Amino acid sequence: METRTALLDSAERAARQRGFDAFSYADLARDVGIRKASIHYHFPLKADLAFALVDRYAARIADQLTEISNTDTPVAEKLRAFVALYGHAMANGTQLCLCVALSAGRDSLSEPVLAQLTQFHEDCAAWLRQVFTAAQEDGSVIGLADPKNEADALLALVEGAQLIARAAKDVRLFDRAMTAFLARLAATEMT
Amino acid sequence: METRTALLDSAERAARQRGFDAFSYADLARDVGIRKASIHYHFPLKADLAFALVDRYAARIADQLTEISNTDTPVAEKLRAFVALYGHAMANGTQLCLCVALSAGRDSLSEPVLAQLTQFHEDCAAWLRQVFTAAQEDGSVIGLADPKNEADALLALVEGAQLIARAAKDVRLFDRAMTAFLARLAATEMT
DNA sequence: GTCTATAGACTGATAGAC
DNA sequence: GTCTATCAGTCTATAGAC
Repeated sequence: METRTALLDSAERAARQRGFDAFSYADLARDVGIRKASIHYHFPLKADLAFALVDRYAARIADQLTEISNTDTPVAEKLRAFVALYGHAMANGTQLCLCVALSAGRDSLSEPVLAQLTQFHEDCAAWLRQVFTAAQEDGSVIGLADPKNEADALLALVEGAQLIARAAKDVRLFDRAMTAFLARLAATEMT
Repeated sequence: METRTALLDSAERAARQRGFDAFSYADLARDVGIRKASIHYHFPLKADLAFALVDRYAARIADQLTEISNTDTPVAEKLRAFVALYGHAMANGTQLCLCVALSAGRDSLSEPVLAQLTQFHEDCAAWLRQVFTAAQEDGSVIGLADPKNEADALLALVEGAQLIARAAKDVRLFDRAMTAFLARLAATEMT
């Protein structure tokens, strides 16, 4: 595997488990098996690493959302898939979504990275708006409010649920926080 | 003002704005006007400072929740007050609830502090369960689910909304994330 | 691309005078 | 209680050989 990819993988794991400021180039070097000075060849500043990290992560999530969109399943199923995406991202309750982890960290994040995070949130909300709009037409969500408001609320809900679950190191808290929402979704008919 | 109190105030501001690991005893010393070695007299280890910080914060929030409980207002109004509590905690969109800020930080938090955070979340959820149970009786929340599930969901919602709003430095994102929930609350009758 | 070596700054924490 | 002085450890980042 390319060194650059190995570095990104290691950094992503560390950032999502312990926070972006909680791992150092020394940790990365130990994990990947090169000397820490060598990392600066790939990412001169740690801010460059942050940018590359979010860039890759956002693209990956965007792909997954597109795949959910393109799959021919009922709207309720797409929303369940969205929730599951954030649930699985937690692993055993030890990790956070990268963007939650970064949003939460100190404000040592560079301006470009902050802009990336805002864009990521906006993209997720836009995807959700589209799905909730479809729900409006086929009535698959009970008590549906304005799609725009539902989208903003669900995004905040999954991110907050991750935070609470990780603090207690217990994934079940994530599931509990999602129960009320999932109960509003129409059951998928088995055909 | 007592030095100890001044230190706690300065540390709380810093932790909520930038994260617990993002301020140092040097920052505190500069802010309060003493030398950094003197801080160790009050809080020998930084972990002691974290503990005292959460202790004071949790007590303050508990008092505020009790006050809301004791006020003779409709259930819907109590829930609006809860949401406003978290909204105001954000100041201009620059701060987080202390416990959100700590939950989010690196896992350098000591075991006792992690236990405090879990307890804090549990206390908030318990308070909300009680309020939603009251709502069940007077029907002031539209489409009410199980009070337990509603409580877990609302707590995750306010915390996630804070995170998203702070990342974008825009309090309006908090308000937007709360819109759908607030719309489910019965209007308070003006008598 | 990766290495050794090092700079320069900062961290939390301690010892001991006052 | 607060001070000066200092410690050992960490961090990001750079220079220059290979």
